[in-house]
Amino acid sequence: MTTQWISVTEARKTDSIGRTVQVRGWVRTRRDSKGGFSFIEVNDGSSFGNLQVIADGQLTNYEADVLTLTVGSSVVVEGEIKGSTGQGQVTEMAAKSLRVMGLASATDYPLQKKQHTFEKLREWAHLRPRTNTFGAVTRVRDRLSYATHQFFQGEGFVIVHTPLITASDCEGAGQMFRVTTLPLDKIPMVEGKPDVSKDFFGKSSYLTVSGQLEGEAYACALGKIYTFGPTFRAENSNTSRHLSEFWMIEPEAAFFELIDNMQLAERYLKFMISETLKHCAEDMDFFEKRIQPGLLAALQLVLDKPFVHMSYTEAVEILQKSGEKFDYPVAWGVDLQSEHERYLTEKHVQGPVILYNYPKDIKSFYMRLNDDGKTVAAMDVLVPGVGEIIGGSQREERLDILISRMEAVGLKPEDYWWYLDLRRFGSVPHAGFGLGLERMVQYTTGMANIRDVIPFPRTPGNCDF
RNA sequence: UCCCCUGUAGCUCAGUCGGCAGAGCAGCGGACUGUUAAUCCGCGUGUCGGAGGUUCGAGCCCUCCCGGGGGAGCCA
Repeated sequence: MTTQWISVTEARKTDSIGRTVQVRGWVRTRRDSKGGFSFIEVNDGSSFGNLQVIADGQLTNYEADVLTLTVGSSVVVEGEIKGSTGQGQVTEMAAKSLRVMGLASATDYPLQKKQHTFEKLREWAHLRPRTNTFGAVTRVRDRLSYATHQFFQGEGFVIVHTPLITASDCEGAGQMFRVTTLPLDKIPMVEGKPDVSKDFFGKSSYLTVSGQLEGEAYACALGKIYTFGPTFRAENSNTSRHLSEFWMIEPEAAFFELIDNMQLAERYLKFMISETLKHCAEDMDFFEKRIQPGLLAALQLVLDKPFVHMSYTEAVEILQKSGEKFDYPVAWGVDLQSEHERYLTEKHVQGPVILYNYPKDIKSFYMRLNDDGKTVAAMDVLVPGVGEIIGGSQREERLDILISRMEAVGLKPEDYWWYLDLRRFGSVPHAGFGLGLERMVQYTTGMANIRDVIPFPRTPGNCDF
C-alpha cells in the first residue's frame, strides 16, 4: 500500500499527528544537529510555513543524501507526523525515507538562505516564486482573483470575455501596442504610408487598453457583466505603479447610476479584503511583520468604516484650505496631481476615498455629462500608498450629447457606430469601472513596487522570461 | 519622456586626500546531544558595468554609452 501524499499545509495541522504520510516539496533550509540527525524544512507552496522534517542518522542514505542536501533541492519524504517538541511549529515529520528528486547546486543556485533585494530577485523572476515574499504575494493574488469571481457571481454579474485585439485606435486610454503580421523588413507601402489593407485584419489593429466599450454592449443586454483579463498600455511609464501588461477587472451594469457604481466598488473592495484576511492569514502576518507594519490595522479599518465620498469640487476646496505646501497649485478645472491625491487619502481621510463629479474637460468623452454642464459623473477610488485603484463613471446614454462630446474631443462618431447604436436602440443609464488587479495586490500586501506583484512584469525595455 | 540617485566577490555593502582590492553573509573543511536566519573555528573569492580621457599612478576625477532604483507625467 502506498503512503498518502498530502500537502505541507495539511501536514502542519494538529489533526495530522499520528498519520504516516508523504510530502513533496523543495528544501528551504537544513540544520544539522549535534545528535547526528538533521532538520530539513520543506515547502511545497501550499502555505507560507514549512514542514520541519527530522531526518534521523539511521536513514540508509543519511550520509549520502541528507548531509549533502542543499537549499532549493526537491525531495519526497515519508514519515509519521508528530507533535513538535521545539518552538516555532506545531507538528513535524519523523522521516522514514527521504528521496532526492533534483539537487540544486549550492554554489550555483542563486537563492541563498538570506534576504535578497527585490531588485535582484527580478533578475531571477523564474526562481523568485520560491521565496517567502513571492510565495505569499502569489497566494494573495490568487485569493483576490478568486474573490473577484465569488463577488461578482454572487451579485449576479455575468463574466464576458472581451477581445484583446481591437481595431479601434482611439479607445481613449493612452498609447497602444500595434498588432501586425506585415513583414517589418519589407512593409508594403501605398502613397508613402504602410498599406494596412494588406495587414492580417485588413486594417490597423492593436492590443486592447480596455474592454469597457465591448463590455457596455453586453451590459446593455445581460444587465450586469464583468471582464477579467490582461490589458496593454504602450506608455513609456517608469513608475512603481505602472506596467505595460496588467490585469484589469471591469464590471459594467445597466440601470446603474453613479451612486450604484460607487456602492458596488465599495462592496467589492471590502469583500476582497475580508476574504484575503480570512484565507491568507499566515501570508498577511508576514506582510505585516516584514513588509508594512500597520498593514493589518489599516485594512481592518477599511472594512469597518464606510468609504468617504467627496466631489472633485469639495476636494479642491479641502486642498486649498489645507495649508499644505504643494509643488503644483490646486485649481478647479485642473487634474489633481499625485501629491494632492496622496494628501486626500493618506492625511485627510486616512483610508479609501471616492472622488466624483470631475470637470468634463479632464475626463473621457463617454462619461455622463452632469446637469451643471461642467462636470461628468466620473468616480475614482483612491487608497493610501497606491493612489488610484479604481477609475469609473456613469456612461453617457443620451445619443445627441454623446455625439457632441465626441466631436468636441475630435473623435469621428462614424468610427463608433456600434457604440452609438447602444444609445439608438433601447438606451439605458449604465455605469462601470476598472480595477487594476496589481494595484489591489499592492494595496493588500503593502508591496511597494508593482513589478513585484505580477509573476513576470513587462515594463518599457523589459520583456525577459 | 524629464529630474535625482546608483553600478566593487555568488549576495549585501565599505573603500578616507588619486597610492598594493576588503568586510559580513553564502560556499567549502572542521567542531558541537532538538535546531528555528542554529552557533563556533579555519579557508578561498574580483573584466571595480563598458569605452575613451586626465595623471608617474584611477574603484575614486572628466566625457560618452549601457544597466538598476526613486520621483514626475500618463493611468488601473
